[in-house]
Amino acid sequence: MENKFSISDLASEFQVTTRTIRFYEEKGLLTPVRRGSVRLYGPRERVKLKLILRGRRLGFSLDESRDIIEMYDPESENVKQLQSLLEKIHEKQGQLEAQKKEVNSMLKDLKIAEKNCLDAISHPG
Amino acid sequence: MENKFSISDLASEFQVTTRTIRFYEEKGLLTPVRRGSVRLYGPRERVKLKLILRGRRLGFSLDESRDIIEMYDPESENVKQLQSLLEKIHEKQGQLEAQKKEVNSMLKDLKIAEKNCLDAISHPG
DNA sequence: ATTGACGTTGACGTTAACGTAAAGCAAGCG
DNA sequence: CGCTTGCTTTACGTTAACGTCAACGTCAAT
Repeated sequence: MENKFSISDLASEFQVTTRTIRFYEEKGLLTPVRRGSVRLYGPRERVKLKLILRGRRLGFSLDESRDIIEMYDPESENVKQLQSLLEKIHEKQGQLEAQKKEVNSMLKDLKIAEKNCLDAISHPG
Repeated sequence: MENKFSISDLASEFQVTTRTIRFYEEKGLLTPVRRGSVRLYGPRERVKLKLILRGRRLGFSLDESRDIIEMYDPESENVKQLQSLLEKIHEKQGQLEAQKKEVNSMLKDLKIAEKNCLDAISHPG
């Protein structure tokens, strides 16, 4: 069975528990296929999980990750919907640019802290 | 009273509730001075709050923000401690660089999503 | 002197994002 | 055949980060 993953395949690949993956399904973020009662994950679901976890590392809520997934994988072909989706995309892009700036600010501040620390070590008293 | 802020000064400046600020104090992240029973915040405490909130926007936990504050505002002059602090600083710098990369990845993906969206709008069917 | 804005300390409530434990099915292996 | 391993559902528990009262003090202004 190429191309299909079990729940524990994904769990060990991404270092999360199976509980977490099922939880994301409960919340409607993942929709694996079933063979009997057993979940099977295709590449599409794998990508979704990847997106959720990347979002998690960036401090996103599951609802935000849900939005991100929708941007990747639009449910509608309706032009109206696609345009509002486009707006959401632009908004998210703005947020991410802002986040980058905050990361950079913190990096700057850490450089200062590093310098202060080095000074205090080499130049005690 | 230049240089000193009330709790609601800070609350309105940073758009958080006073409850939030007191909560950070409960957790040991802020240590305002008291005039009687009333809290007074100097510039140092103001900076700490700023750091906490920036951390929050980046998805940091309060414990992580506590670390960040410690990096800015070391409690010890002990060289041993300063060196371990320095290691923490470097570790955090690494994490932030990683986070920047993730933000960039997501921005790239959003560009693709944007393009797909635009194509689907202008070029329907 | 009372009102109203602002402050205080508890104490309990809430939400998100899972963890954990119970109980059971299904397949493969010795 | 029984055992182990991996999967399932159901359900209750947990933690962080606050929100939301309640009950009270205090100071300036009307």
